[in-house]
Amino acid sequence: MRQKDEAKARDILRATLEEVQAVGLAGLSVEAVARRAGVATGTVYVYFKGKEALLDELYLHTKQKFAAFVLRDDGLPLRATFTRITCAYLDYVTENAAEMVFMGQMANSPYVTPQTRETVALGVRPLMALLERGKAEQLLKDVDIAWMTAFLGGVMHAMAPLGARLAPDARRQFQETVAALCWDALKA
Amino acid sequence: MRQKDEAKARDILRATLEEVQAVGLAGLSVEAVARRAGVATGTVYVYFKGKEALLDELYLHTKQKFAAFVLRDDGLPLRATFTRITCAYLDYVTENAAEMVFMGQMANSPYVTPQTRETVALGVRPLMALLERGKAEQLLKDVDIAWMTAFLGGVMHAMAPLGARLAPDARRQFQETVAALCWDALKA
Amino acid sequence: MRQKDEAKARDILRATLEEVQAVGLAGLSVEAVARRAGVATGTVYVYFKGKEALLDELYLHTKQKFAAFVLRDDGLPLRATFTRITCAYLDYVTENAAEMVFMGQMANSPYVTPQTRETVALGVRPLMALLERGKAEQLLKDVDIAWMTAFLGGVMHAMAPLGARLAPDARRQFQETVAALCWDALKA
Amino acid sequence: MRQKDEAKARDILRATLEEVQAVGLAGLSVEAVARRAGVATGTVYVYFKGKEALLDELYLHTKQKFAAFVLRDDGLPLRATFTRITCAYLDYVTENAAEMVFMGQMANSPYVTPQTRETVALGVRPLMALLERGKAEQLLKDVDIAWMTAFLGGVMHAMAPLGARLAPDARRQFQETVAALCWDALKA
DNA sequence: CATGAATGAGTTTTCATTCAT
DNA sequence: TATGAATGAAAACTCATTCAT
Repeated sequence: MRQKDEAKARDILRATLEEVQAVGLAGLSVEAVARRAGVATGTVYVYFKGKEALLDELYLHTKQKFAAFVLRDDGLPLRATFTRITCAYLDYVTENAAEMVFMGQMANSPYVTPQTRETVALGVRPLMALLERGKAEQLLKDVDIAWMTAFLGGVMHAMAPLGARLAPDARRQFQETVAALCWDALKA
Repeated sequence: MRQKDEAKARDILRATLEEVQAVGLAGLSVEAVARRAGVATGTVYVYFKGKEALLDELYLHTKQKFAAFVLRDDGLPLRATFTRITCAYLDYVTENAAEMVFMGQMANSPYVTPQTRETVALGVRPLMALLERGKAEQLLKDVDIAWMTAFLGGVMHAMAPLGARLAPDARRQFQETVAALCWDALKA
Repeated sequence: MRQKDEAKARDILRATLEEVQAVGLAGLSVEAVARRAGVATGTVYVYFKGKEALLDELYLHTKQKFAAFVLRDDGLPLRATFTRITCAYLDYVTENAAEMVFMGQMANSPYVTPQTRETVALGVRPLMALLERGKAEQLLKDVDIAWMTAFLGGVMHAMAPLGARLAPDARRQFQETVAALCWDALKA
Repeated sequence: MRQKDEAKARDILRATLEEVQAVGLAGLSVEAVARRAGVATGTVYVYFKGKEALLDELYLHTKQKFAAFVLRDDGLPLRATFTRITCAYLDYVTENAAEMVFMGQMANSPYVTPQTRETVALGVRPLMALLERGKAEQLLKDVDIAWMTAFLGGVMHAMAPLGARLAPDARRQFQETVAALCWDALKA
């Protein structure tokens, strides 16, 4: 027998991502996903329990890949980390348009299970640790960590798309501006 | 359309809003909207060209009502206006949950026409004027206006839901914190 | 608007009956039923909640029509009633082949709801009353009524199809034989 | 087929029986059968040509096992044999619920091939021989043998389930009653 | 022979839209 | 204009069967 192929599951997930970018979350059909992945309709149901499960799982994967790329505490000084996160976020938006579209469409949809929403929420932990450190060293304001992470998330989410359209050199300046705004907002 | 009964059109729009809050944008059916509005299915098509038009129009209305409430330049000093906007945004979120859910779900959906998206974008004009004034008076950093509005929009969008859950007195302090963060970020 | 048409519901029920006779309960598709009834597929779902509900309802109707025809206590002497029931049962089998096939296929299927099964069971009441009378007059054996009805039901169910194939005059004799067997079995 | 492992074929047949009892004939899936039998889906097709063949074959086996147990002419006097058959039938129903459910669901289904239906019909031969003997000895009425067997089959089929629910001592009396009814019906 | 992943035709069901009344 | 029954295309999902391993 063919062994259940991990690569095939990835094909289906990738096809879903592309299809959402192409036709939107409403308008996504399992058949189109299968066709794009190069498998039969039924095969999708071999790897995923159903359309909802497929989307939920893809959302989890996408968010985690994203968080792993952007939200790292690499031990740089705090101010430098702000710049690093800004750059990483912006680079990600620029180079992974399909992922961003997908996350945007899923974020408020009823397809995401509470379980996944919870797991995803854990992704900001490294950022929280970083901010905690900043607060302990009195480099940052004495503000609730959850508020700070929401603040940073909101800023990045709203601003990154603006930077993606810029020419490379303007982008550099953009990134520094975003980092500066965030830093000025949160610094003690 | 729009001949006979202006109230009936509003019933349908309100019903749509509530239904999206209840079952999500995916899962919204015209029949459920009609039932909730207390009219027949066909009547929806008397007042709106179709499901897409209904959603698009409702999105426009909702955004404009929201912008009118939150994004006013009432001539207060700049710093005070930051606090006013924060309060207004947060109050709106707290008291119009269905509207917020609807706007969240629509923002990235393919239901919104480019025309509407454009019109909605004009809603931030008062805010842009305000920021322009601040820049002219050298109270604010010399940063692209579009970047600033994106910044403020992102912060509000991400933080307001956190405040909505707080007790009234804690909420007061929350609002001031949000306003302070934004001010520190943008002030010269 | 078109008023919900009682005749259309009957068309669908009749079409279901015929379709089951033609292709069996396994192999019954809603689309084929709709085609045979001369309506669109979706129309079936206007009148019935789903395939299961359609079958369950049809089973109830069929059983009740059958019981009303066969299981009447028309006040004749007991012995004569045995003959009457035998004749009625046999006539019914002969003239309503589709109904019999359908009842046979449904009887042991999981499509029938317990509720319907219960209601159908009430159909033997007139027969039970008749047997009660016979016991009171000591014309019948002192045997549990439920046992007697099961006995008669079993005999009819098994024997009637044999009679349906006979020529009219042989059939007359057949009916009398069946009645005689039942009478001899139950009489005191 | 049938080369390697006779036991595996029996496992599959047994699993089918149990699965039909659990989910009904409609709702039976080959995969569920395989899972219950502890083999792979494909293995079912090694031992049986397909789903229909599996069911048909199982029906034949079940009917024959049943007939062998119930319909024996063991040379007892006629009246005693009536009691014996009643007891055997009832015992079988009580102890082989899954078999009875399966036979009930298959009897009217299109899965049974005419060939099998014919072979199964031969199972009543011993009973027919017994009744023939009774007629020759003028112990029984002069009634068509086919009618008599239908009569007895119908009575047993309908009544046995009633007895299965009784306590052991009540069951004894039940069996005698059933035997008496049949005897009174058929005796000369 | 045994496996179970893969297939894809076929099934049930939904739902935006139309239209007779 | 208002109604809601009717439509039928499209969607999600199932499952008997095949086949590569």
